[in-house]
Formats: sequence, C-alpha cells, structure tokens
Amino acid sequence: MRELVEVFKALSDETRLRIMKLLEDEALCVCEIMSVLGMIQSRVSRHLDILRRAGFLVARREKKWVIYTWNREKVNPYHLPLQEMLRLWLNDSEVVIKDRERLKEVKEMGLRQNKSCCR
Amino acid sequence: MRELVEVFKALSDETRLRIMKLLEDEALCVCEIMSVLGMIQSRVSRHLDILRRAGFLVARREKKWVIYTWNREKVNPYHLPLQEMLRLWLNDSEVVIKDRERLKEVKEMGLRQNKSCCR
DNA sequence: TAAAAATATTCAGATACGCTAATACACCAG
DNA sequence: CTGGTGTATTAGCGTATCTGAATATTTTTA
Repeated sequence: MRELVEVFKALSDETRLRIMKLLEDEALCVCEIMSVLGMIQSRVSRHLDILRRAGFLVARREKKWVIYTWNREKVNPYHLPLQEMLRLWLNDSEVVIKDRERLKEVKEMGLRQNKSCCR
Repeated sequence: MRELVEVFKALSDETRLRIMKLLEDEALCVCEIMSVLGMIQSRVSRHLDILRRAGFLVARREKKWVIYTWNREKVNPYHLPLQEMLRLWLNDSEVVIKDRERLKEVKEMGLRQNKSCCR
C-alpha cells in the first residue's frame, strides 16, 4: 500500500511528468534535461531521484555523465503498467510538445560531445 | 497536464486508496465508510470530495444519505483506466483485506436501515 | 415548524513538499 | 594529484496538505 502511494506521489508533479515524457524514448543526462526544462541542476536532480526511487527510472554512469532512462525491469507491480499509460497520455499537451521541440534543439547542439555540457 | 497531476494526487494517499478499494464493488454512504475506516466524519468527507473532484467518484442523495460510488462516466482520459488498474491492485494488501472484513460486519449491522446510522 | 441526523465546510496546528543557493562528491583531463 | 566538469546532497524558507475540533448546511422526522 505504502509502495503504491509512493508511486502515485512520484507522478503527482508537473516537472516529474515532463521528465517522464522526455525520457519516454530517450536516454538523457541531467545536463540535457536541465537545458530542456530550463531548470537549475539541484531541482532536476532531486526530481530524477524521486522518479528513480519510485521505480520509474534507472541511472547509469557513462564517462562524465549520469544517463537516465525508463526502467524496464519490474521492481514493483505498478510502474510498468503506469509507464504504458504515460506513453499514451499527454502527447497533445502543449508543455510536452514544446519540451520535445526543445529536446530536438538540445540534441542537435550535441552537448554531451562537447567539452562543456551545461551553459 | 494539470488535470493528470490532480488525478495522481488524488490517489497519493493511503486513506483515499482504502476508500477506492472499499467502493470498488459497493455503494456506501459516508457513515458506513467512517465506520469501516474508523475515522471521524470531516476527514472521510474531505477525502471523498477530493476523489470526486478528480473524477473517481460520484455522489447521489438517497433519503438522508449521500451515497458514493465509482464514477463510470468518462470525465477525463485518466480515471477509467486507473480504476481498472486499481481493481487489480492491492487485493492482497492487509489493510484492504481487513477493511473488507470490517465492511461485511458494517453491512450486516444494516446501519442505513436503522434510525441512527452513525454511533 | 422544531429537533435530530447526515454531511459539508472552516479553522488552526502539524507535517510534508518543492524551491533556490550553497556545499559536497565523483570522475576525467592535464 | 590538481582543477574543472557533472551530479548529488544539504539547509533554510515558503507553500501545500492532512488532521481533529468546531461550526454550518441540508434533509428527514416528529
């Protein structure tokens, strides 16, 4: 029960839903997510941590960066079905559409290939 | 987006999940829910209101009582699929099992047939 | 019409949560 | 190992949420 409450809490925040939609088909580092959302690092990092703890995301190190992706391994009965629904939902949300455009730009900048990722 | 956040917030509380599981196959008045959960009236009423506003429940008057049930009408894209999942989830949760036992007792008492429903 | 019952709403206090700024930690390049 | 880059964590503050007690509202019943 407590586990399910935590899962729902993790999704009860606009920033975290935006992050989930960003990572839907992408693997992104914290830097890139910051750039897309226009938020400072500690804020993004904290939300990523909440999503990871709830089972929705996993993080792996890759050179200097920590890459976040959707977690596909079953860690509780809830996050996989909810991921499926999230994939169907919010696709016509203005915020999400704009985030996707911004993501395209950010990826074309190739932040992760440059010497300096952020700013 | 904000709508989906509200929907998830509505489910981000143990009391409200217990209420959803209670009403899964039942139509109950506030009194009966109070008795099952062992909570005071204002607390239960407030949680019912939150679930109703999020689209999960509907209320109808029936004589002295206000009867709450799951809402089956589509009011947003989210609550019906989530209801389906809730039906599958938490069925082996200890709290939910005990609530169901207590519900059986409360219904056998036939509160709603007596002069006085609560206490 | 008055009293009682059922439910809703308001209020104040406690706790939880999200935010920014600052600091700490981890890794890579020289 | 040292400095720089990327990420995590902490601290302090403001806001939101949950709760019980009290009050208001609505309906029924006598």
